[in-house]
Amino acid sequence: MLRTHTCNEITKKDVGSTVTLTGWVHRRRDHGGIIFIDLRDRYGLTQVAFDPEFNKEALETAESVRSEYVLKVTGEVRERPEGQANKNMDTGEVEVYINEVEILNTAKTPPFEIDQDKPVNEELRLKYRYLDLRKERMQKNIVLRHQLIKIIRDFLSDEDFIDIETPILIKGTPEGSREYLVPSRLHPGEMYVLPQSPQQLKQMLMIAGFDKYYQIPRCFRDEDLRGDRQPEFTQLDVEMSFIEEKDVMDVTERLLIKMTEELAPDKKIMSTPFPVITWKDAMEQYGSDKPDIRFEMKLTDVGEIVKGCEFKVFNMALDNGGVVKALRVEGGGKFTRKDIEDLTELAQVYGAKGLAYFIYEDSGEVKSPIAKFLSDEQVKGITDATGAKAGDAVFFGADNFETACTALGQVRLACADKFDMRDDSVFAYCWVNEFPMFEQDEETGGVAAVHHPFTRPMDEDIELMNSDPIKARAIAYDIVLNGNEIGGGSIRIHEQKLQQQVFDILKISAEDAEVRFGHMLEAFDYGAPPHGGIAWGLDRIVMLFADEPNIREVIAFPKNQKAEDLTLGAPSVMPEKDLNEANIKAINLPEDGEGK
RNA sequence: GGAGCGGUAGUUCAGUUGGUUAGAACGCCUGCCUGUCACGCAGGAGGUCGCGGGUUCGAGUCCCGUCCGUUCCGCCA
Repeated sequence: MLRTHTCNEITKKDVGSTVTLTGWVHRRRDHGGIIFIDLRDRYGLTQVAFDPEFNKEALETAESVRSEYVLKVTGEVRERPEGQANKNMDTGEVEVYINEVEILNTAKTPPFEIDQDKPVNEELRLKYRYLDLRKERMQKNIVLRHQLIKIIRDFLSDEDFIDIETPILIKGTPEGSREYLVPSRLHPGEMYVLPQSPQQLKQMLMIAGFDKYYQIPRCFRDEDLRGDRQPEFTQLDVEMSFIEEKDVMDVTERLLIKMTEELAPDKKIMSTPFPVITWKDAMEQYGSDKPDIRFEMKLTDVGEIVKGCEFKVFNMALDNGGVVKALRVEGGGKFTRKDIEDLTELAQVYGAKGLAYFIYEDSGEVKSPIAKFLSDEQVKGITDATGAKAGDAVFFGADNFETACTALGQVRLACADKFDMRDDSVFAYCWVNEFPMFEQDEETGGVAAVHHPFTRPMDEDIELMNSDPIKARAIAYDIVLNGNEIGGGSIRIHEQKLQQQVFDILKISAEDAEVRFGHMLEAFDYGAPPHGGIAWGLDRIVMLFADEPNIREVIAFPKNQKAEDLTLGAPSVMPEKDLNEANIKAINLPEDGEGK
């Protein structure tokens, strides 16, 4: 090693000894006669002093040093003079008097300041990611990510899970999210795809008898990006045999609690065991399948109360088999017209056609553009059902079940933000289960799997799958933290007959099933054990533990919104020769022929 | 594919009703300074106001187009 200590290591105990430090020039303070440099490495900072009376030559070198130069310095550890200690630094009681300095490397002035946490254009940060990653905030996040993964590995290993790698070049399944394609050189015209998840492979591992498996795999989806969605992302993938839903929940819960206690000790876990909310209840009460349960403000169904009223929107919703939901917002009576306009726009973003409301004035009188369509009895019914009082507001969502609930659920979150009800110091974990098996497929008019076609239906709903598939529920569950879906899983189908039934409902023909899932079906014929599992979105979990607003802050080299790697400049146009070898022909080339 | 917000110095931003030479802070450069730690003081350099077109005596500012970034919706079994 070029150094004897890191920059966060020296304390009073070392006073009098000679040490050698290496690192980057964080800040330099030149007093003419004496120069102080805060030397930085990933462990921290140490102040090194260049004093002409101690070593004039070292001082002269230090005069030429600039920000982010890489130094190796040797000197004597001294206690700082009376009253000069810096309590903000771990090494603040000491400093190193330098008698030998070597400039290991110079550095250009960085395009942004590394020694402070000021906002910088993200495009610039990503282009110079290696500099961005020098910042304290990013170093913390990356280290946190490592620590979190270490806890996961230690925990699962202690519980007899084994880490098994699965391939990255796999077979495509023309269903679900768009996959990244990899052309085959040896098989002209054929493609591998990158896995969206190791789903099928981990199920085969169950058949192989590895009854407790985990992996922290990279997964790929060629879909549009979001703050919490990257085209390549990291999962914690877990699968177990001879288990039930509650076993998966149990191991997940214990691991999350351990992680929270060790890595986010200042977060209060709202309740253990984690509440389990059915999908139906989550939608009904919170207007979301990933409810933020840090606060109540639940939705109320008022369909029965307003039935037969003269408000067309309510009637139409009910006549079409939809619902009318109400959201009471305590203190919402003081919302301005602008507040209500904003909330209306928000509801519309999520598909609502409008946002009807009651404002309860301080007198208790109801002011509402729709009051004239409702009888006094109906208004009173709504007031009683929602518990609204003077000074409150009640918003309405009337549409099909999911649209009405979702739109009002978003209004619920926005109102909670307005009243600062989402407590940052609380971690509210909960489970959402009993998801529907199928959903209406707008494109085909048939039904599609909500999760994937290997998800097991609830025993009592197996019959229902044929008569009314949309009502059938799956043994599928999501783990939710503060309104973020951080993982999801299911118990899988392990019997051929049941699997066939599901394929039939999905209108997947025998030939089709053979082409797409033949390898799976065959494997199931050889003694598949009952099994199930869960996959976590690891990036999202790190994001929440790090209190970051998006997952790019916890990924060393993330893609931008156009799925570009700005550090490397990917994707890029490949030479004709490489394309030929890969048996592909590029069409729609960028006009400059050079990509981005 | 759609909607919102944004693009002015190296960085983060301000820029009034369209009006003279486009500002601030930080950073950078030079000089001074022996106890600072966001050191201080003095001075200085640094601008295709994203790009193109238009309106106007005059455009950073208004209009049209376009590009880029970002957030959200669609999409994400």
